[in-house]
Amino acid sequence: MTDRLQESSKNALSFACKRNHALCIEEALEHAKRVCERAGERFTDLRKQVFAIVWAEHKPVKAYDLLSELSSIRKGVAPATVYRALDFLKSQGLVHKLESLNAYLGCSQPETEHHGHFLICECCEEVRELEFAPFSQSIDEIEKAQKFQIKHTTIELFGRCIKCQ
Amino acid sequence: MTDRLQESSKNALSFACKRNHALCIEEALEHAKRVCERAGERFTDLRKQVFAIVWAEHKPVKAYDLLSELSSIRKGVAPATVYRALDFLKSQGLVHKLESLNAYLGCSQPETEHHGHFLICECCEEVRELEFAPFSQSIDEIEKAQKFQIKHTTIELFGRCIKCQ
DNA sequence: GAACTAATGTTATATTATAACATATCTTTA
DNA sequence: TAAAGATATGTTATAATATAACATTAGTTC
Repeated sequence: MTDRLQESSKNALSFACKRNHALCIEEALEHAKRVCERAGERFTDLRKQVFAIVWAEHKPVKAYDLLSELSSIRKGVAPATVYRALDFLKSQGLVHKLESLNAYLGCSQPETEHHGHFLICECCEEVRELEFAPFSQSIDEIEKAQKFQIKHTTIELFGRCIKCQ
Repeated sequence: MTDRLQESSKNALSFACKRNHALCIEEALEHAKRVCERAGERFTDLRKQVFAIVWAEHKPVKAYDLLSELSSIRKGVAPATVYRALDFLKSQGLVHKLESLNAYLGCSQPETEHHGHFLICECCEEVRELEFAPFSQSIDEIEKAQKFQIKHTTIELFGRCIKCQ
């Protein structure tokens, strides 16, 4: 990892603490590393860097913004570089894609189970991932009633957070 | 409306009946017309044609596929033509966008209230719109618990329909 | 270290969507 | 009904998002 990334990680750290996030970036990187190890996958420099950038934002990041951030700490970055790393991180549950926004989000609480259900404030763009799964019962009911086997879900709820009401 | 569209409407009609949809295209067009009238909006030829194509598919349609279908019954069709019509139809609740697929879907039961909650079969691509709103209670609970005012939702559930299990 | 596998670099292009301005059509009203 | 204003569409260009295909590099295994 370059000095530049380490520096941006520190910024991310203080930002995270301000926003009351559960983990600081060092912990988040540690956690991500463990997740990859458990899965028998490699947490390469590229993947680390992409994860760190997404995580540090604490808000949805567009792939091409990520690309330009990444370019400042790494050579030879092209769209495929970014999309491949994002695909990998998604496959490990380390980042989510917000389909309605075409943007990517790191988990603020990666240690806890998460379901990929989001509250998105249209006003301040803050996104909160629902930690508990208020929909899981509804989903069970739908599976039974509709005889439909649900494999994965996209649940994105737009509105106004308390600060913006 | 051109002869060609009327002809394709008839095909859509028989297709719809085969698939047991509640409305045939004439009724769907009538309904759409009423919706627009009530809103004080114009249901122009372009809008009718786009609505008819999307509706006749009974499955998600990509904007550029729509564009090429539309081109066969109309001159001077460009992306903006299609996107503008889709935006209008969305604003009237006559079509939905499936965010996870970047595709558009007409309502099979436009007379009943709908919430834009979908079951999408990954195998046969059939999409079913949930007619009742099993999520509305969960959504109310989230609003209270999170003090978040929900304005609109993207709920897309992927899996396997009964035929594909 | 040779052979194999996985990851990344690199170039090109596909797909999805919007901007900006010109023209046509509809609506209102003098 | 003609002029004025508003709405919709035509037209050209380009932005934004994402993938394909193949070459190269870096790890892993034997």
